[in-house]
Amino acid sequence: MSAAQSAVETIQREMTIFARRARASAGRMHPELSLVSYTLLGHLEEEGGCRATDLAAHYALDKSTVSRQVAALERARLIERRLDPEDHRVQVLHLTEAGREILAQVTRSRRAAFRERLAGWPEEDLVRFAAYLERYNAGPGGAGAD
Amino acid sequence: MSAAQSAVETIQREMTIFARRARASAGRMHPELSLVSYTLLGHLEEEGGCRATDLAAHYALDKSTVSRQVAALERARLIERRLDPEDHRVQVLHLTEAGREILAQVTRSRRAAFRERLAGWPEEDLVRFAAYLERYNAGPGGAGAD
DNA sequence: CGTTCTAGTTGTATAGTACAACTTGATGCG
DNA sequence: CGCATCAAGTTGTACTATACAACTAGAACG
Repeated sequence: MSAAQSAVETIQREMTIFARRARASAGRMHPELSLVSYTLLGHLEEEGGCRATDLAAHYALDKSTVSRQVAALERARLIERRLDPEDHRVQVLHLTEAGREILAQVTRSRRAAFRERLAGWPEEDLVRFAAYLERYNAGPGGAGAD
Repeated sequence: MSAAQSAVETIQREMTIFARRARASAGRMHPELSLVSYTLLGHLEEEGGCRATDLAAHYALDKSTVSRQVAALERARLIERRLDPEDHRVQVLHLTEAGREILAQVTRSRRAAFRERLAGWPEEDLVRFAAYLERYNAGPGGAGAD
């Protein structure tokens, strides 16, 4: 087998290991925010508010799933809904102050975990690894993580 | 922010994106084998048979979870249980011929997906990316993917 | 108008998971 | 030996995330 083929196999194996571990540990590290909730909140922060339908499309989730996640986040007072005055079918979702705080806190703790895991890596390797990951995720067929 | 810090943030973000996508697409691409089942079967193949308790410990799953997964895999005739003659509490799990085939088939299809995604990468980059991933996963605190 | 489209909710079902209680077999101690 | 304790697995129960289908409410367009 060529070096390229064997590298692809390693990438497959290691990405699978990572995905499995992430799945296993996601809920336990941040009980206040599941991986999906974290992602949705992060998206709201980036976008400065968006519709549930946008979240569903962007993350390839069913609108009913998003609806329930959003309902939970609203119950927890992390987001609020504002009726779009232009179109009364639409509810624009916004982070609350509490939501922003929780998001920042979870982001900090995740960042710390990654930093610790990457401690001791030479800067040059960090930069290259980051570039490879971006390239991988941006690759053709946007959704295919598997 | 230093280049190193910004690289760590990128790694965090891209790994999170990957984990979310993997989670979303895992079940859909291989209806015959969930990501966990695939992993368990793969472990059985590597080890050439092991106990349910070993699987639970290795993948940080509850023994009841493994018990049900194993039951499903046995119902599907992908694995079989053999009572350990030394200790009648223990059931040693083995792949069946069908299990080996399904595993090989899913592995092939996953490999094809990765190969397609990585098509066009220079061999040198594949090799380096693979090395970074191995280093990341092998890193301190074995479980922390998050 | 009414038909059709869109945003979102709710009913229902499934998978994966954990925890606790239990069963069965092994081990060890007095 | 015989009883207490430990270990492997199973089963009961509950919860979360998810999808699909049916529905409601509002908008758009002829």
